[in-house]
Amino acid sequence: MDGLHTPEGERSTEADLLDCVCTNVRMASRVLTRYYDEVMSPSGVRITQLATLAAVAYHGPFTMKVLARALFMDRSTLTADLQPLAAQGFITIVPGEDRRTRMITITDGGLNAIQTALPLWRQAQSHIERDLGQARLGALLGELREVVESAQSQ
Amino acid sequence: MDGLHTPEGERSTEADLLDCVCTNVRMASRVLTRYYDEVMSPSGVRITQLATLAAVAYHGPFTMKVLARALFMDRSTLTADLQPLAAQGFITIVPGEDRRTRMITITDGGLNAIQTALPLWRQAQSHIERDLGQARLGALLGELREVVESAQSQ
DNA sequence: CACAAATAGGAGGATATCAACCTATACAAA
DNA sequence: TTTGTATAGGTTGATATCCTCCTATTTGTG
Repeated sequence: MDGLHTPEGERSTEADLLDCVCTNVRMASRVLTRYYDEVMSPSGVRITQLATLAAVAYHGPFTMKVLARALFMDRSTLTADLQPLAAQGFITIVPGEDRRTRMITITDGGLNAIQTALPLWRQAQSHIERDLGQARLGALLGELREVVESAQSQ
Repeated sequence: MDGLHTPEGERSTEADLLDCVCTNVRMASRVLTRYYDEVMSPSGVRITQLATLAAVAYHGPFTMKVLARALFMDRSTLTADLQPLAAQGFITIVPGEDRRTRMITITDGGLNAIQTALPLWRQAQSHIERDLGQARLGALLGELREVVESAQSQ
């Protein structure tokens, strides 16, 4: 019954690792991203890009630092993520009054991209909502928020 | 009260996007990965690498295809992910009997790396467990599994 | 004012992730 | 056996992600 490569006494360790919060969330992240991206592919906008565009559109303009914090990501990650969005003309990046900063602003093209992607995003989201129900889904997002807070509290 | 850059009638759209399952899971993935990686950094093993090593150690040897499926990731992703593990001597990649395949096997160095990383992983995991409790955490992982199934059911 | 400390952001390098295409091997049908 | 199809993996190119430095600008202190 024991696998050849399962050292003695490692069984409980294996079970523990199967419950790794980080690994399980990353797995879900992979599967969900593949799914949303596939459904949204006709729009040419990825789910990661829609999230960034929406943040800028509904709460911008932002500096890099503030936007990165809003998205819970590293500033240098945001620098990379914004390149394709700026190249497509969905956002503009211009120096702020404080010349150290850059102001990120949505463009008409960016608003347009959001509107194009939204129906497809709704389609993907609705599929998950139908299967789980809004109540369980809302609870899940709440629990995720708590996990995030726990991980951030040092 | 209204932000200057929130177009009229977009309020519900914004609220909808805030509840995007994929975006929220990705956010949690970023924060959790940063946290686990920081705690585990003295071991030199990342949480992503520990997950892969553990799968190979406890259930391998695997072919690329089977391991990729077990980790819910693309085969080409796995090809890239295995490079640093092979370079450090934690796994071996050798042709299988079917010469199209490659068998991925854990090495003594790989088992050693797991043992070195485990206490630090436990430390990170325990912190989350303490804050949320095992019951809620178990439920969260269960809900994530359902979301994954929903996203994979086409 | 001059200089030191703090802050904002970018560059470089490494890993993670996928889709699309390509090659090598195995299998199956004629 | 030959040929065609199916399968396993790799390569390429793009995006995503982080950390560690580095530069430019601001602010604070003498």
